[in-house]
Amino acid sequence: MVKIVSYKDLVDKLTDIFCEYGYDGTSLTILSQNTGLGRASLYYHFPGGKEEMANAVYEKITRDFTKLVLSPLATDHNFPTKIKNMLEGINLFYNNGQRSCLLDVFAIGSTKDIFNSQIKNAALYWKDSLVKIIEDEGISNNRAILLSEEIIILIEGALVFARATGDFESFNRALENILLTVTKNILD
Amino acid sequence: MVKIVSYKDLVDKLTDIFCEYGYDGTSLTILSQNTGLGRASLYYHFPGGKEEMANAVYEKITRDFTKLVLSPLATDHNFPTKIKNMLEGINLFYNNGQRSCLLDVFAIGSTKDIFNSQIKNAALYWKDSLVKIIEDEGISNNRAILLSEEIIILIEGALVFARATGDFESFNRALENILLTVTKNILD
DNA sequence: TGTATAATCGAACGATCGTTCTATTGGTGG
DNA sequence: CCACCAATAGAACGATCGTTCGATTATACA
Repeated sequence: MVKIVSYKDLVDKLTDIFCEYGYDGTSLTILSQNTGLGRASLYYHFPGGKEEMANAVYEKITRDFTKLVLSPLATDHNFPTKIKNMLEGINLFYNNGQRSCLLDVFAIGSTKDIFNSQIKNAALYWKDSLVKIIEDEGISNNRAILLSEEIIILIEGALVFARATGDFESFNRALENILLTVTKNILD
Repeated sequence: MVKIVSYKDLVDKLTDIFCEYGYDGTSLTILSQNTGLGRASLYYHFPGGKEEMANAVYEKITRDFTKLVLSPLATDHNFPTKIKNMLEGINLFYNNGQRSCLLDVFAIGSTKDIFNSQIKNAALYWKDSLVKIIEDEGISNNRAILLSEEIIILIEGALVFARATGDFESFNRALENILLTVTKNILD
C-alpha cells in the first residue's frame, strides 16, 4: 500500500476507497483501515465527515476530468489531434477502463441528489465542447450534436462493457475505433 | 403507490427500491416504508433477509432480460427484425432509458463480489448471441465480434448518457440510430 | 363455526453506523 | 529546551443497521 504523506495522497486514497465500495458501502471503519488513519484523524482533515470526504473526492475528479479530457478540446491543435488527446486523457482518467466507477459512485445512493446536477452539467459541457470543435470543421449543428453524443456514448458504453466483461483490452480497442470513426466521419 | 397484493408485486417493488437507493443505500426501514410491510413481515417472505431480497430482484431482472432482449435473437425472423425486436426489448427492459441502474446496483458495493461473475456471463452470452446472428449474415467472425461489441457499447453508453444528462429522449434516438447503422453495415 | 396456518406486526436484540470528546504524540520556531 | 500547535488515536456517544422473537390478526378449509 502506498504510504500517505500528504493531503493529496489522502484524497487519492479516498478516491480509490469510494470507488471500490461505493459511497454508502464505505464505512468509517473501512476508511480508517484503508488509509491507516484513525477515525478521529479523518475528522481532523475533514470536519464535515464522510460527506466532506466525498466532496473532496468529487472535486478532485472534476479537476482531473477538466485537465485530462476537456482542456485538450480547448487548444488550437487540428481536429484529429484534439480528439486524439482527449481520448488519451480518457484513458488516463479511467485508468485503461479499469476505473469506470468514478461516475457511478456519485450517481447512486445517498450522494445521488447531491451530485446529480453537477454530473449533468459536466456531461452537457463535455458535449457542447465537442459540438463546437466539430462545427468548426464545417459540420452542421444538428449533425455535430449527434456526433458528439455518439462519441460520449461510445466512451461510456465501452467503460460499462469493459467492467461487465472484465475485458479491459476491449476498452482500448473501443477508443481506437472512436478515433478512426470520428476523424473519418468529419474529414470526409 | 401500487398496492402490493402478490409476491410478484413485492419483488417488483423491491426492484424499484434497490434501483433508487442502491443495495447498500437501501435499509430495512426504507424497504419497510416503501413496501408498506413491517420489517418482520419482509423476513417472513425472505428469511434470508436483505441479501435474499437482492437475489430475488436479480433473478427477476435476469428473467426479464432473457425474455425481452435475448429471446428475440433466438427466433427465426430475418436479421433486421431480430435486431429491431431486441431493441424494443431493451426499451421495455430499461423503461425508455429511465431505469438504467439495473446493472450498476449489483455491480457496486457489497453485492459486487456476489454478482460479478453472473453479470460477466450475461454480458458475454449477449455478445455471443449477437455474434452468431451476425455471422449468419455472412460476416466474418472478427468483424462480427467488433460489431456485436459496438452494439452493446452503444446501448449501455446511451443509458449512461441519458441518465447523466436527464435527456431520456436521447436514449430513443440512440436506439433508432443503432438499428439504422447496424442493418446498413450488415446488409451491404 | 372451529381450527390450522398464512401473514402480519411491535418490540427488542447485538452490532455497526457516523460522529465527538479528550488526551497524547510529533515536529517546528523562539 | 521549551512552548506551541498540527496531527494523531482510543474510547465512548446516540442513532440506525440487519435480524429475531413472541404475539396478534387474517384467511382458508373441514
